[in-house]
Amino acid sequence: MTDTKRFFTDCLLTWNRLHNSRSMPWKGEKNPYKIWLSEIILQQTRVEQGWPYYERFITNYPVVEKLAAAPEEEVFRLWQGLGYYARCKNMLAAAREIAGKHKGAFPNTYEGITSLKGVGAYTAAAIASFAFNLPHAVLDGNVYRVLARFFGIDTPTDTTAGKKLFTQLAQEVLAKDQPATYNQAIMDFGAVVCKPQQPLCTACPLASRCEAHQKGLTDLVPVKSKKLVIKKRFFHYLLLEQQDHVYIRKRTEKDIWQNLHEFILLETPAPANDTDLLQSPACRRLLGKHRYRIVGSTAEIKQQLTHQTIHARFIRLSVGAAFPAPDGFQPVATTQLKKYAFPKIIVDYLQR
DNA sequence: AATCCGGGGCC
DNA sequence: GGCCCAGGATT
Repeated sequence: MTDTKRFFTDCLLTWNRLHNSRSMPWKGEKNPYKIWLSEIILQQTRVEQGWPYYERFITNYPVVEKLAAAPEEEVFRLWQGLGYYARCKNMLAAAREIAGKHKGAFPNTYEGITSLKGVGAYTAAAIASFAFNLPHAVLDGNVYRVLARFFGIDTPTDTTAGKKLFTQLAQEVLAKDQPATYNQAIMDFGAVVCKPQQPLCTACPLASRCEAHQKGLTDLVPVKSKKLVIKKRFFHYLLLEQQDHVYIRKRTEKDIWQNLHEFILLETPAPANDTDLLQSPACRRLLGKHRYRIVGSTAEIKQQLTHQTIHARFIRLSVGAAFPAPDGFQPVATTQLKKYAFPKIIVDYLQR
């Protein structure tokens, strides 16, 4: 370990001891179930956004057996609005694995932990260090940033070479005699001092030997190689209403919002009005020769996702009792809709 | 190795 | 509008 690396580690530990006042419900927690749950919720999610979800999950499922025994629909409903819904599916699978195969005992080795669904290198290191004090360095967005700036590394973080380089460096500067404290410290430091924008360099104990600060490069590192391509999609949701019921289905195809529910979806390559839509072959096929009445329709509602912008409209159609259920759809009483998980754009619509 | 997967907050 | 967030799975 070089002098610079030792300085880096010691500084972070000292900063943590003297100046870190960040508090979170799972901090200092030793229960691996609670640590695991918080880490799954926090993947690509801000602490402030994930916090209330964590509280709700722990209240509803205080032990892993409760989560494992919960109906999938109920768990998805609790997850609703948090995004990246594969996390929810994987979380439930892992809970059932732990409760069943491991009889409720959380795996206590890095290999055992990382074999759980939805648990990758970061989450495994977090659980291993926080719950079992094993010497594995976490590598998340905070750590990438702190390392890239202090050591002046411009290798893109989203490449194989970058991941390898940062993983090695992170493990090297880990305080192996106190991995839990150190891992917590570097992430808190990245969130509080070495922030993405407007880092607090004037109050930073590392600044005197920080490469990026010395060279005025804090805004240029860490480097990412690729830029996002965002495409537009135009969704038209038909609320087919039959008395006090409406038709919904679960999304199962390989696309966004898998395992969430939705109304009848007509997607067009460009914006379309009610008339165009209702005359379209897909819609004529759906409605057949049955009578319907347009109850109302909304203007476009926008939802920004990472890779897509969704432009959605909602059109209410009233049909008679003889109308047959569309393929794959089930009628649900409108009072029962709150039992199903929907994408945010639908939740927003329903709340009006 | 590249791409996909949500929603929210900040500038 | 662009970037980032206690990343991971899939192709």
